[in-house]
Amino acid sequence: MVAPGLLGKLLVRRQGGREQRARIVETEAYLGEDDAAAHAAAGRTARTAVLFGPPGRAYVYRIYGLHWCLNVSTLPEGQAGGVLFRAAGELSGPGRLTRGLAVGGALNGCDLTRPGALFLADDGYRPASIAVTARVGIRKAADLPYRYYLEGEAAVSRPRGPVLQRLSPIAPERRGRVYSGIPCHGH
DNA sequence: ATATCGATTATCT
DNA sequence: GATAATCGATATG
Repeated sequence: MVAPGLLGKLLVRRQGGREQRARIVETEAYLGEDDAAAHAAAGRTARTAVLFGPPGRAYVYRIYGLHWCLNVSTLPEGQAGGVLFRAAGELSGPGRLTRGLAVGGALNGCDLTRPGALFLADDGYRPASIAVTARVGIRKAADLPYRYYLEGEAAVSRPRGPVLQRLSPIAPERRGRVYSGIPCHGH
């Protein structure tokens, strides 16, 4: 359950002398071949190579010809799995998020567990209440309950389906500036 | 309030 | 050639 665990963490973007931080408020999980909605469902291809690679890497792809979507790989080498960042900070929706943080194809494959141009950080913040709904914007396997968001956050993206479940706050895993919880998973 | 549409390109059939 | 993990604008109830 990497996807809900990422809620409340920070997405840090460094470029030039500038640093932006955005707290993750909405995520979606995508699995491998069992998940018809996942890009990895059709097997390993040039595009999905990152999803099959080591965990904690950025999977960035273009959607509808004009937006970028940012994911992080979550399963060990050889297994496909990822989490899509749907909203962070004030940025609502995956396309706006990547535009706001200037994330593009150049960052595909970058290691998000170590400080660099783009990485994940944990400042100790712990979310209050996590809601679970069906995923948004997909046609296949649209019924699976793999969308997670922080209740009460304004930036959570629009089409909210009914809340199927609520999760208790995730226990603190590890302290420190850089978030290294990605390799610890189990779905 | 929900519904439909256009923009635009990498990827796969 | 069809499709797509989106967004913003426009139309209609």
